[in-house]
Amino acid sequence: MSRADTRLKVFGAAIELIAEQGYSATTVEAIAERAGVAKGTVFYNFGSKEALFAALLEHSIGRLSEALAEAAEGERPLDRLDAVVLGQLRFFEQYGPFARVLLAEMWRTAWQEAVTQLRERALGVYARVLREAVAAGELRADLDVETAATAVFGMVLTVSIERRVTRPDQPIERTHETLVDLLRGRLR
Amino acid sequence: MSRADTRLKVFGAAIELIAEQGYSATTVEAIAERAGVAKGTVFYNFGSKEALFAALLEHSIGRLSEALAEAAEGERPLDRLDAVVLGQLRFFEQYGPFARVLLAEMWRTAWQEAVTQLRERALGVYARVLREAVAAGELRADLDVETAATAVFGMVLTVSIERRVTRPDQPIERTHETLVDLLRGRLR
DNA sequence: GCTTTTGTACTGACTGGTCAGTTCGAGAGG
DNA sequence: CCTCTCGAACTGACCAGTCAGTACAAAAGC
Repeated sequence: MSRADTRLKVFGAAIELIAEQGYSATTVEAIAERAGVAKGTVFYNFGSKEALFAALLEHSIGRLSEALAEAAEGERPLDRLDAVVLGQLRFFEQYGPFARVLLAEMWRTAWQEAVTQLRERALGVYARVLREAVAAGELRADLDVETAATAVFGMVLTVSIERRVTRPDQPIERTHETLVDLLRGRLR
Repeated sequence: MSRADTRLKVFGAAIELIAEQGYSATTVEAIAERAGVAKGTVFYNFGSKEALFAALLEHSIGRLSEALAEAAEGERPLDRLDAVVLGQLRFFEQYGPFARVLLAEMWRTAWQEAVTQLRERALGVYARVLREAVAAGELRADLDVETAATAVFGMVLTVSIERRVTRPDQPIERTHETLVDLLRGRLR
């Protein structure tokens, strides 16, 4: 059992518990117990509860950003936008608890550094695709790309959580189709 | 100073502090202090910290739902959708801290009742308008109205918070225009 | 008119419990 | 032997909730 394994086990336990109860209400004792390690081990590995959470955010935001960047494939920019939306849905399908933690703690001034990273790395993927769409004439030239990126990201984030709670059985492609229809304004 | 006034003062202090720090991290003592009352007064009026928060959620969700319902005006259904989006933006412009609290605490199983109310009353306004749009042939007949309603609501909620943090000076109409363009897929 | 009682709103010191973080002796494993 | 982990006991700060008492206005009694 390497140190890296221990850290991952603690990450897993922490993200679940914090998603259920929030950061403040989650005790280090409970995290250690669910992870199957001693409380002292958590402090040995991370130093403090705050440092553990900061490391957890950085780790998770990194994975999310990679997933979004990798998903950004397609012929035309707007196809890539659709693909990134699907990528985000898939990511939160797999790492559901993280979606809740992001939503709950993301805008807290306390985690300023993590918020900055999220904006630059994860939202950045949306912003880039949208800029390409503007450049290709697929979106109006004066679109506020930053706001639009936040809008799409927040939309998918909210729907991901709602999905888990109210309709976990619905295939993810159906959800994706709904969002894409909405974004493209397909009237039929 | 009536009892109702005291309750409103406590509501105001609580929503601000909980938006800043989260529910668990906010102490009743701090709420009382900011409200300018004694700690005992809070318990006298609400019974417990949990009951205070439940009352606060119900109060705020009621106001939000009213604001959305009143905003739903316009000739065609999709015009009404635009109007509701603007109504939501305006509401959170005024009651900003509540937006953060909603986002952070809304999906916690602890506040099941409030979540149900939010879904039925606030999201219900979006669902209704979207159903009318489908009926009028302005949206495809097989649209998943519930998911779409959540998507639009979450989109506006996220953007409202991001707006406050990064671009408080931008006129709300500009933000509205961006969101509506996105929803209508106006290419230009 | 005047006291006395009653009800309502509020106060703040106090209690009992919780939790982050520490310390330490002992063991596992590479 | 050096790094990592364990378990368990401990400390000190912090906090939800309690409770005995204050303030005061509006009846009630005389």
